[in-house]
Amino acid sequence: MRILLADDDDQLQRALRITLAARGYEVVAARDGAEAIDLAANAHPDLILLDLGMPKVDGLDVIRAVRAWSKVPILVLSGRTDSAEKVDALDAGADDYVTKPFAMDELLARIRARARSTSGEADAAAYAIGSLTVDLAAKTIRSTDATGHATSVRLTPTEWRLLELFLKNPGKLLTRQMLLSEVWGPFHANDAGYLRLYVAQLRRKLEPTPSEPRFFLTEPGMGYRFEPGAIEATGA
Amino acid sequence: MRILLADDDDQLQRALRITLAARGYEVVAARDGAEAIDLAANAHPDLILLDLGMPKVDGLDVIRAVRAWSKVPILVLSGRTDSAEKVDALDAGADDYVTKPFAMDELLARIRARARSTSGEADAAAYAIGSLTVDLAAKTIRSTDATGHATSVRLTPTEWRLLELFLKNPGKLLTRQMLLSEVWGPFHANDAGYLRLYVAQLRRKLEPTPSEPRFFLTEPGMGYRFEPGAIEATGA
DNA sequence: GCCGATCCTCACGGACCCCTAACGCCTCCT
DNA sequence: AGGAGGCGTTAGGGGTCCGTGAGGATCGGC
Repeated sequence: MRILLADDDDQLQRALRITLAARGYEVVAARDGAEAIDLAANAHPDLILLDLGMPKVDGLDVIRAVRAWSKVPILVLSGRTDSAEKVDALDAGADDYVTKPFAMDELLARIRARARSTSGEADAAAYAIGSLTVDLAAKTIRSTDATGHATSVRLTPTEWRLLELFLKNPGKLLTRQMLLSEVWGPFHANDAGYLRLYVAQLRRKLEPTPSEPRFFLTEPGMGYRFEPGAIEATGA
Repeated sequence: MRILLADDDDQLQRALRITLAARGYEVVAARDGAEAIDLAANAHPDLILLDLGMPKVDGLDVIRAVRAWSKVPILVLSGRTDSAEKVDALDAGADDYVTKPFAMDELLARIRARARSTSGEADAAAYAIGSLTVDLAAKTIRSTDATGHATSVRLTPTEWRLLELFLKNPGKLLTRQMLLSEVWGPFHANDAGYLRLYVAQLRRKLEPTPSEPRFFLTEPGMGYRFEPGAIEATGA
């Protein structure tokens, strides 16, 4: 669980960083709006804690910029208490709004509530790719072949992000745009070369016969598709 | 958008009901915890506005009961401002917590935020062409024949664009001009040859008997028509 | 400061999709 | 009945996209 902490108040940022780290969260810090947008795109946070009163880019614009490509939960912190600002932030795409000063345990509870709503995909589920068993939470892949010989497959972080998208959308077509935005950030939506490379890596590591993919299928001109079961293709 | 309003305060309930109805929400009201649980199960609300201080069943138990089977957003209203109660409600499964008295426009904004987070799901509109099932979002066409053997049909990007137009205009006549400009752009409105080719492709891949089209019908001199159901031709 | 792993760049061969062209059949008009 | 136009079908070429390999750049750990 990675949290992007965007706040220009040194004291508050240090306090939050310590508290969040103690709860097991990984914290990435930004000091202004531009940095917040950049890190939201490249650091892959699972939640964003955003102070509205930061320099360089207005807080509302940060929300709108992030919402243009991502659905990551955004929790706004602000010293302003007037409801007009709350309404603007929420309607721009924020998911929650907490006014300073706030009780730390309430903030943590609201973070848990937001985290709960996104991880609802039953993460304990084990996915199967042929004879391989994938555990997304533990980041492990084990093989249970006939010999009882247990072998494990190692994936790099980028490969995991890509595989996660495939596993969570079984049978669905994933366009190049969607895959590139999710894995490499919205500013690399045209670098199709990345995809070719990493899909090839996944196939080499996970497909029984990498040259004849059974699970990671190419849809020419559109994108890729993860096909968990065996389905015969008809129609020529 | 249906909202379950669970509050035992007559005055507040009336005010909220009027305000919500004016915004286009459908309101279902409950006066105590037991009724709230019952309506949450049977009225299928899209969001629950829950007052914690209701008789019969404790508010926290209402949250836990609903969360036992449903992920519907729960927005808690409460007069208590101590953070311990907020933490308990949020950790029990509530998605947001507003303390009374509150600004009405803020509450409405928070309702919109919660509604936004759930609206994206379950839009897998499935179309049927004979024994085939088409999912436009996932770009899949599946058929389960009598043997239970699952087969899939693959379409090219251009074929998908054309099929999408047909499916979204069932029974309606689509002129060549309209089809050509939608699929190939307004500069190819005269290249009728494209259409002949790709309609033939769709028929070959989707029609049970391509030489005798049942779904993709030709309207001579005008264009094509997609007929979803089995229609008996009457009249001379 | 060295080393390994990971990520990205670049180029080439091949597959697939889209479009062009031509031919046979049908319907409608004259 | 003859001719014309529209529609369906087939085959083939050009161009774009995809797969693959090697090599350099960058980051973190020891």
